[in-house]
Amino acid sequence: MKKVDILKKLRSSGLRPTKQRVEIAKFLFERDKTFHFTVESLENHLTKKSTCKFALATIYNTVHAFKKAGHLSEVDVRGKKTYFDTNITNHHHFYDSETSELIDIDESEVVIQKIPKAPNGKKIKNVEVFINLKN
Amino acid sequence: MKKVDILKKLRSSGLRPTKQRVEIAKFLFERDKTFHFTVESLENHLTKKSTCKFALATIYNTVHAFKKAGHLSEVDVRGKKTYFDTNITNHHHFYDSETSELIDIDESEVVIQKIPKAPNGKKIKNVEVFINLKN
DNA sequence: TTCTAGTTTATAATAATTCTAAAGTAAAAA
DNA sequence: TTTTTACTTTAGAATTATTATAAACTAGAA
Ligand SMILES: [Mn+2]
Ligand SMILES: [Mn+2]
Ligand SMILES: [Zn+2]
Ligand SMILES: [Zn+2]
Repeated sequence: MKKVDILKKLRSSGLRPTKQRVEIAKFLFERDKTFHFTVESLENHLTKKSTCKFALATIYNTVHAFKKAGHLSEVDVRGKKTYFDTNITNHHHFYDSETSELIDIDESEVVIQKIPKAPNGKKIKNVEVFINLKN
Repeated sequence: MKKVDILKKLRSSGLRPTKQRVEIAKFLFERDKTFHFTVESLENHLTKKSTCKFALATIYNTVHAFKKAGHLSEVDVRGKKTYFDTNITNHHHFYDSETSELIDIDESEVVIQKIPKAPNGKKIKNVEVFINLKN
């Protein structure tokens, strides 16, 4: 990925490429592998590795804007903090509750043979598998 | 279930059967089907249907004590509130994010054919399946 | 360059949960 | 039965993650 893609990604999401958004987008999307993060971990990185300042509200705003634009997804894990995911494909997770570590599992690595049908007038949106780990 | 069981359940968990704990335990466990609740929904019920008073901290304390004793489990769902479950068996869930409704799926209703092996020195504790619903 | 809508920022507000320490109570000890 | 003890409840304060506010700032259109 190049800076041009970042700008395109922002523009196509209706987001002006401000200094802060470009910095955040570069950190989140200019890499080979997807990853999981919290607003706190993102802030830690930004304040350490970036010259410009980031109000916490800006980080929240930007992350939510990316999520709304479909560039980020959210993962439900126990605990107070919200986890975001730069992997926006349908996939599953290993979860180590002791370290709060999330590891992606590609959709193809899980095969489900039998599943109940959705209740009443409802439909299945997607199926998520969490594999909880211990040591 | 009778009141005796409630008292036994409390005692065996190292919990003195106080007025508050007995009331909460009766509401949670004296029924045929398991269910899901939040501290808020539990408080609403208690203040409506019980004569004695419940400090919010007592409800939190009691619910956590029951969880620690293994009488309750916790379910991870998106959102700020913690959901508890009187079903303490391994099982799966339908989840309707629009209504925040959780519906149990018995373990036998889901059959998984293929699953990746746990990373490095870790072991699989359990596998949870979430089926997200839409209308 | 000027204008405007969108953006960042510091700070306040909110919401769920946990902490505190004083007052109350179940059950053991006397 | 009374006393004693440790456990419990309670109101309110504190904490934590997140969202709201409204003033100052800025990208991009005009
Ligand atoms: Mn959110
Ligand atoms: Mn908890
Ligand atoms: Zn992921
Ligand atoms: Zn359940």
